[in-house]
Amino acid sequence: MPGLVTFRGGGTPLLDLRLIRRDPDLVRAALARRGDAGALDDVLALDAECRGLRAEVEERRAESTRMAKEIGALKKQGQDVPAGQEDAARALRERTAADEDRLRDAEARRDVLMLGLPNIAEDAAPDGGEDDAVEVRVVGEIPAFPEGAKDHVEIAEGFGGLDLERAARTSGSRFAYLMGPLVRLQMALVSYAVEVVSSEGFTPVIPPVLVREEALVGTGFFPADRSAVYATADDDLFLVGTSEVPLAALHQDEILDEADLPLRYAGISSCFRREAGAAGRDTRGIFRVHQFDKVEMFSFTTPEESSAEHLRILGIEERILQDLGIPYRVVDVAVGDLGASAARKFDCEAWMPGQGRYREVTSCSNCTDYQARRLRARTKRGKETIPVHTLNGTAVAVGRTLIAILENHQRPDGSVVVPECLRAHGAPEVLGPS
RNA sequence: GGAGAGGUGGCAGAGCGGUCGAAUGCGGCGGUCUCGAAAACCGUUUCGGGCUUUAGAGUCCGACGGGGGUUCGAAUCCCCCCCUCUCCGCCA
Repeated sequence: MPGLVTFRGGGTPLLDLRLIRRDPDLVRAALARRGDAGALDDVLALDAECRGLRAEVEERRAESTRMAKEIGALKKQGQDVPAGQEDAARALRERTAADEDRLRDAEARRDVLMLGLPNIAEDAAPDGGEDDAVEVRVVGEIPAFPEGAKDHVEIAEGFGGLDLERAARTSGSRFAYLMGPLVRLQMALVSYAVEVVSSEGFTPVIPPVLVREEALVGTGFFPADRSAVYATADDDLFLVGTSEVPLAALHQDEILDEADLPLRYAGISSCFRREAGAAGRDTRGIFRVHQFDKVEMFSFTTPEESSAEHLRILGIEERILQDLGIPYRVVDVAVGDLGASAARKFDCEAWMPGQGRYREVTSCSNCTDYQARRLRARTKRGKETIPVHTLNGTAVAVGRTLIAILENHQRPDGSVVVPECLRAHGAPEVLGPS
């Protein structure tokens, strides 16, 4: 199993093993809701095997230590060690070694299976798959375009903001040159988003976008979504599909002071996605591309606060869309479409006049303790050390938001009225002719 | 990329292959003293896991960057990897 990260110290920080032992039926039901509970029985069987082996191994190790100390004490006093005593200690150790190997192997197999289990969804999350998201609310009025709505490609190419053909020549499909006025719009958008999230207590962060495997395993993208991630050829590094990854890893292996929670960060970064399995979907324009920029909110909270934080993040996402004058709706994503790490997810879907439908522009997930366990981000609770909760949400996915701005604020002559809030951040009042 | 130095508890910093989870100092926490505080003094202060347990706890195993090895016994010796620092080279 190449490249699977093994966790330190023999700890198993994944889906709470104790919960699995105590209430396997509950976990089985939760996993079944998400499609597959198959691995659970294997996990339980391996766990039982591990614990049996561990008891034996530890007992023998204790005996080995006792023998070694005895020999050490004798030698220190300058006495002779009785014949055969060292041999006996060696023999015990050799016998133990075989069991230690079996234990290590069983634990490794158990952990590989555990690594593949998704988070347990919130009860309130809707059942079903991709098409079963539940509409929560619809906000804003869909603009009317009696003369027909152009799509973002037509609009942007009209004023020299986009060059897709040359990008294809340079890098292949699903890439774009963003140019001229669109660059200024993007920079204003990012600047505006950073201002909003800063005022909401999120510390802006420009994170590394190349990360180690451990960060991707820790955030739950590996092993489940490995095919979505770009790997580098000569280094063991991966290009992140979202700054959620390096932001989550910011507190990997740390014990956070509860008084410091919630910790809120906003990542500003380019994002890279292979879009494997999306062949033929959304091939036009910059809706689904391999590279885009994003401002991403990320929170570390206590378990008690995470649900409220989730709604808070959703509220910020909505406020931004409202400021930008983009009609949208909020959907509650069904369990089958959550992704491995989320327990609950809301998407904001912007109205895209060029497509005549609502499309996802932002998304916020409560990952509860799933990522925190994998990353060992904890806090003290009395004598206990408990995993924190992590949440993430898009402040602005630049490409898709640009589409929504262009298409919703277009005028018949091909120009685009720039939302007021972006003008304060350097964007022109109008893009294109007139 | 080349040469060298080093990675020990929240921090600083000891540690001859033998009882070291680890001296000492600082910080933190609790206490004595005080009207209160400071100072002083006393105590306490890592993390993961197994088993037992009604609680609280008890007990054992593992962890001195990570992994492997030598040994009756490894923080101490050997190998590989990662990271940090210094110098040289290269570079936005």
